[in-house]
Amino acid sequence: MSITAIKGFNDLLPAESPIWQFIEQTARRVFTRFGFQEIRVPIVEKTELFCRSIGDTTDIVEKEMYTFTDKGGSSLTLRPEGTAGVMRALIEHKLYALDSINKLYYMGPMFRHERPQKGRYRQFHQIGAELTGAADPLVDAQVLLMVSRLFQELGLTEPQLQINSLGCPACRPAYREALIAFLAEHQDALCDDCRRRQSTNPLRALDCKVPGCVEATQGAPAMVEHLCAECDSHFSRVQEYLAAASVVYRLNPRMVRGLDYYTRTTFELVTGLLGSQSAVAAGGRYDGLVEQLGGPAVPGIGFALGVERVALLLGDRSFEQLPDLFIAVMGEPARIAGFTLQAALQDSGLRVEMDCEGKSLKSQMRRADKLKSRYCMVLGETELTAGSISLKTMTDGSQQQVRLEAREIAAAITGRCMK
RNA sequence: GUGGCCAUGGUGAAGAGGCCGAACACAUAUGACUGUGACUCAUACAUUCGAGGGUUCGAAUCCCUCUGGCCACCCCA
Repeated sequence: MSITAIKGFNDLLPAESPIWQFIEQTARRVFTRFGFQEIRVPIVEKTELFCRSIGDTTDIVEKEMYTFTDKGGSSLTLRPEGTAGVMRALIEHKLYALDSINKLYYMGPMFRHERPQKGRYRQFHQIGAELTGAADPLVDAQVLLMVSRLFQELGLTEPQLQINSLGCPACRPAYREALIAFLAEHQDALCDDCRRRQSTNPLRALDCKVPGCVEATQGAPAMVEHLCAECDSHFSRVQEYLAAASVVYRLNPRMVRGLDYYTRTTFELVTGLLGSQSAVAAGGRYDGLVEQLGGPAVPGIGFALGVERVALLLGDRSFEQLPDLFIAVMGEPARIAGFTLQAALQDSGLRVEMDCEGKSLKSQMRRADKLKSRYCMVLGETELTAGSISLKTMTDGSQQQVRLEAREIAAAITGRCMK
């Protein structure tokens, strides 16, 4: 048995890479427009960074991290998400001191040891953005606007933007108590998982998909109704700003996040097209995180999208890049001349292919057809002595005489392209 | 971590103990056509049915183990 890739780790083959490039290019363009700059941080960090940021009792930290001990004896972890590393870099390099506002984006692989399924892999890729230094609700709206513009430019209108507020350390504990009390009263109607969650992660019950639980929690208290005055005002203003920019969203009071650091505004882009993986992108505000990691009290907000999930939504959209010309050659002198011509035409920006296996003319023509080259030309003794070639349009089989000169051929090809 | 389904060539697959020396189609290669693709025709292309063991006179077909894949749960991007 030959060696295969590890479970949940995938190769991205040439057939798929154009979609990824499209996603990445679109993200860079939109982020740049909003003043974000790229940051590249390591994919391995000290384990403690993730324990302290994501939360010791979250599923990610408890059972999904790729953690190992290196030769020096320190515990290292393959990053399960991007925010922690970026915040570590922000603190380590004191970026917050260079400028009070930092707008950073990143893209790259993340690792979680989960059972793979559709839209979920052990190595997956995220594109994320983080804005630190501003607690103003306008910033929340700006980030949400950026997310919605990004998906608009990706050509995806289906995922719906949902927002919620998770409150802050001042108001969440009281809400949590109220919710636990409610769940205790209705526990007969809850599924086993939700009964267990009452103590560990009561908020999760609001997100349960079991019909009985959905019904039982209909009347459950919502965080948005238990926000302290500051959080409440913050959330209202976020929504005012969103309205001002005509950002379409839906308020989802039952939305819960899996990472501990989130405060106040949280959001998700939700789709129904990916089986049980409904979140295509998600994020929120994390005002206490930087301080929690040993930095100054710098507020922040950010989000990340799952590239694999976006690629699935984009589906089989074609991004094929086809050759402009195929040069079929006969004999060594023509082969050399063809190579010279190929070089010149490539320099002028055309995509040009030629035989590199010494095949028969028929085989070369078949290859030109298979590659879906728009034009094809044969170069042999006849053409070399005559100094002209016939340029064949593959779609209709028509041919035109063109002088054997790179400029003339390029002109004939691009001239027709422009029509 | 738990559960369900599945595993035949480059691809899609037929095949339910001997008729499989593994169908059919697509793809690929070569030729018909001593220098012009697409259509057509011909020829080639799985010492073998995920791996290992077992039942049997006989296994791709039945049993066990392992490995891998997909999907769902948990949770998440």
